[in-house]
Amino acid sequence: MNLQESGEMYLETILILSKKSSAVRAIDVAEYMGYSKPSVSRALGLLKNGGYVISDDNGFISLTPLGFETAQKVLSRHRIITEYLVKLGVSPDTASADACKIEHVISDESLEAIKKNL
Amino acid sequence: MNLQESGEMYLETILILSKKSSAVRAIDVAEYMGYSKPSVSRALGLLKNGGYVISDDNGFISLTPLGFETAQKVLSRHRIITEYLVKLGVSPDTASADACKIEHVISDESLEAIKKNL
DNA sequence: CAGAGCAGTTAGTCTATGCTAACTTTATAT
DNA sequence: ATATAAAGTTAGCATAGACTAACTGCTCTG
Repeated sequence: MNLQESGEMYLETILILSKKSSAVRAIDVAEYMGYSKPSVSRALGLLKNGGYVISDDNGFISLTPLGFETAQKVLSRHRIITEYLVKLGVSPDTASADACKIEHVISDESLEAIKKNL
Repeated sequence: MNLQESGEMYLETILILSKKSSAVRAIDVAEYMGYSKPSVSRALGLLKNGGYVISDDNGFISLTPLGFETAQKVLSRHRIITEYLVKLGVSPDTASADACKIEHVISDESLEAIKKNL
């Protein structure tokens, strides 16, 4: 399974929600992302298939080690890019919104360069 | 017509090719972008529809004022982002490749901030 | 002037990813 | 305990944007 940009967004969201509450459900993901339940259901199915996510008998979702690692990487990118843009004078909201897009497409090399200049 | 990321890429390519040779054909765009002829044909059809591109009797493509303005804007973003990443220590190839993605998703606000810090 | 080859188009396929409608299953509350 | 509400799934649709196969049509060469 090849993780797409949308897959990364789902993992990142699950990680964020996991930090807020111990039990994350599909509906929480749907509400947080502003997507419909079926969209989330399908996406989670793919992520389970790919070994990124597991769910227990109560329907609670959690990240596998692979999913966790991936989500952490994406979230870390998000933070670095946001912080950097803010340092350049961009408003936090815009910076975060832009980081949300850039985090999926930027190379490791460029990210490292940004990190060094932070 | 809403211009998507792919539409911007086509316009940017046409602009780049226009600077190299006076007569740009669909096949040139296809070769430059590594896409098939039908893909380009279809995309150009949409861009013609949207008033971004026109073609003459010989099949030569050119940008309308709207298309030109859009392409220039995208290309300018590309250059600013590339230059900035290079300044941060990223290799020119990686910088250009990353800029190619970022140019379509970054906000005007962030771009201005980058420009100021160049 | 006929056939070869190149350019462009048409038709139809595929993948990713969103949606709604409608169903099932689970949980809650009277 | 049963009715209702909430959560999750299934089925099917839409859009964007790539693809191949196959057709058309022009140009150029022998």
